[in-house]
Amino acid sequence: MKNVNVTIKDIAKELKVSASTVSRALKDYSGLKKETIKKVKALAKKMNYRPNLTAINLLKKRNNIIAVIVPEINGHFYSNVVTGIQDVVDSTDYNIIICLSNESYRKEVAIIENLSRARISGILVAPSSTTKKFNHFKRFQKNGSPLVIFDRDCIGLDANKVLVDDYSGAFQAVEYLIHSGCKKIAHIGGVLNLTTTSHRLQGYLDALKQNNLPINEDYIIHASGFSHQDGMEPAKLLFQLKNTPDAIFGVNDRIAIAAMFTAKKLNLRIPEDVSIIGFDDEPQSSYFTPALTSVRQPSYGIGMLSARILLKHIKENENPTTGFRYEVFKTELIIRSSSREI
Amino acid sequence: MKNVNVTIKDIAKELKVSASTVSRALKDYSGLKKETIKKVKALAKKMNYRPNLTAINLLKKRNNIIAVIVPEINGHFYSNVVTGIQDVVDSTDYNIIICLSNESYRKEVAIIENLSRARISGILVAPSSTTKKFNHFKRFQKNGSPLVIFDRDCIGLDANKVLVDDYSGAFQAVEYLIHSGCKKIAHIGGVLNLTTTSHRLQGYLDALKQNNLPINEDYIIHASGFSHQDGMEPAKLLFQLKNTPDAIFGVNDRIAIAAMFTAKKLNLRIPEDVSIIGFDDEPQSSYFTPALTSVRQPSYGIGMLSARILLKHIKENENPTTGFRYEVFKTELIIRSSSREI
DNA sequence: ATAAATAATGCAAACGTTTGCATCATTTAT
DNA sequence: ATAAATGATGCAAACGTTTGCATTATTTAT
Repeated sequence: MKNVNVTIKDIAKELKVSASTVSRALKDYSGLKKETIKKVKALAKKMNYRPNLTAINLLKKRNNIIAVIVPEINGHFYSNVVTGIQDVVDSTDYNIIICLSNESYRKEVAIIENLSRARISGILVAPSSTTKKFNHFKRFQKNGSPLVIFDRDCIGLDANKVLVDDYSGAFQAVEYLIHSGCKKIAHIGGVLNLTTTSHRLQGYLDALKQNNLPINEDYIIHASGFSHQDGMEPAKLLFQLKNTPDAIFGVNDRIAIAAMFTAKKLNLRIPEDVSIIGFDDEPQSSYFTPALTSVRQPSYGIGMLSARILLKHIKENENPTTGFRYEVFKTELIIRSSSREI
Repeated sequence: MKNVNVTIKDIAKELKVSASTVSRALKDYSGLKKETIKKVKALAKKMNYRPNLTAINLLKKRNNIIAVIVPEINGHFYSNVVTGIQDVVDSTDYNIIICLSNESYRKEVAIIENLSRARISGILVAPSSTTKKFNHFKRFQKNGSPLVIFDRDCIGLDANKVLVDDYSGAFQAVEYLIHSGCKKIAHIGGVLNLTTTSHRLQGYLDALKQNNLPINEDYIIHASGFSHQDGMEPAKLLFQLKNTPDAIFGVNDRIAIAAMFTAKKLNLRIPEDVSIIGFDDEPQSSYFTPALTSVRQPSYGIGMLSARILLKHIKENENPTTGFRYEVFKTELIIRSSSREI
């Protein structure tokens, strides 16, 4: 099975016309004889001709591909963001590709380097949790390529950003717990170094402070990842304390679910003995018993806006009308039965 | 912010040498003066030079990109497959891109057309549920490009295939239910037209037959999608029957969870009143109460093998040593507490 | 019949890189 | 001092396409 791709020249030779004629015929150039157009098109179809995008891109010095780089795709947040991006981009003549950094800085750098070499039109990226330096982003921008950072902020990097108000989301969730009568509220945090994680932690801390509740260091444990499994150990530790918490705010739903699982195994009643709130509002969260109260992020909207900003910058590449955009989306607390009524 | 990409020629001009020299210097060609190499490299770095892959690919008539096309990425199955693919491909000099068909035949065709034009090295694809014709795959193969179909079979298409023994997985699950004493076993199926779905249905039917249990048409309902939500209506219908089932085998975990949710709302005890088994063994399945019994698919292994087969075919493109591969992976029944003991 | 206008097609350069071969410069051997 | 060998670099073609301009073929007007 040899890789033999038919070119415009092949068609031209067969038809004893020039390559220019074939090229024009294929795009219905009006100055051509109708018969020629018909002949060319017929043969092109017969020979299974596909224009070589590589050649076109080289000539046109562009490439109609937009890349989305995400740390992971398991879980509904990024997958929803991608859907939002797709729905916007699909109405243009750009194409999307998705690249996974797997939370690895090394891989993220390699991906961007490659996309850069491929002269990609633009990048939408949620940085990996191990990304602490942003030179790879800067290099990309330096080449004049548009970039939008979403979900996770890169402090100090000047770029388009579409973020979520994690701080308020957390604040609101914790305040809700307080108003519902909880006094010993614990937090299972996520990987530090991420703005999402640290802002949620800060929201938690400030909600306690502003409501005159003491901050208990024992009540703050950071999980080493974002999976259920990563939440198990912290949850166990919390329930082993002499003074067990009466509420747990998880940095995400999976970890909150792990906490819920642990509590149930200890025969604790939820929410009577311990309230639980998560973050992300994953689809399955409402199917647990009790259904999980969670902070919903407008993931689809984040995707749409990010894509729109990127497309605008791509179009205005030659003469930008505005500087970088900085957008922050609000969250919504979805109250279900894993928390007490207020 | 103008898009101004520096080329080899720019470097050459600046250094008053030829483009060939620059090109060679950048790849440490031994026949060059060390000083020249150093100068070129220094300037290249300073000017933020990146080789233009488009030009290289055009010249070399290749492109080191492998595409993975999946119908969706939400949910751990495909996302695990992709991880398996990545882990294999990462040790080569190929790069992966992921494309989403969103279960749309139209989009799948468009994606393949585009990848084909971009002269992609190979494609790994799990066909969309609305794909009934395979001409787009055939056209791709006709150009001599390697293709591997995974997870969902395309009956009648001659291609490399890496599949799962859905039939046996389902058979085993249903037989387990029978052995545990269930007599009225219902099945919430998925979108027809998919081999995965139909094989699971067939496994269900044959398990009943071989164990001399009657097949009750009322006990077979097909959901219109694969989400929890899609499982709610079928579950409700099942429990509205005069003669309610004492077990439900869901085509996937989400739908099984929907059934579990519904049963619990009706105050049915699981597994005493009704046993529930899913398919996929999603990570969260073990965190539900009761933990869900489910059929596990070796998703990571599927990804690895698919990738290996593709890479082999890419390498052997000029002179293939073997025909198409056809591989079927076995499943494993993970027994938890949503089903009775045997 | 010839000039002028129009229709149809072809030529050649360009995009950025690589690479076989040719050229030029320098060193070594005689 | 000259030939030969070696070292360093340049030339030009190629990859497949598009497109401004030139050319050729055909029609229309005189």
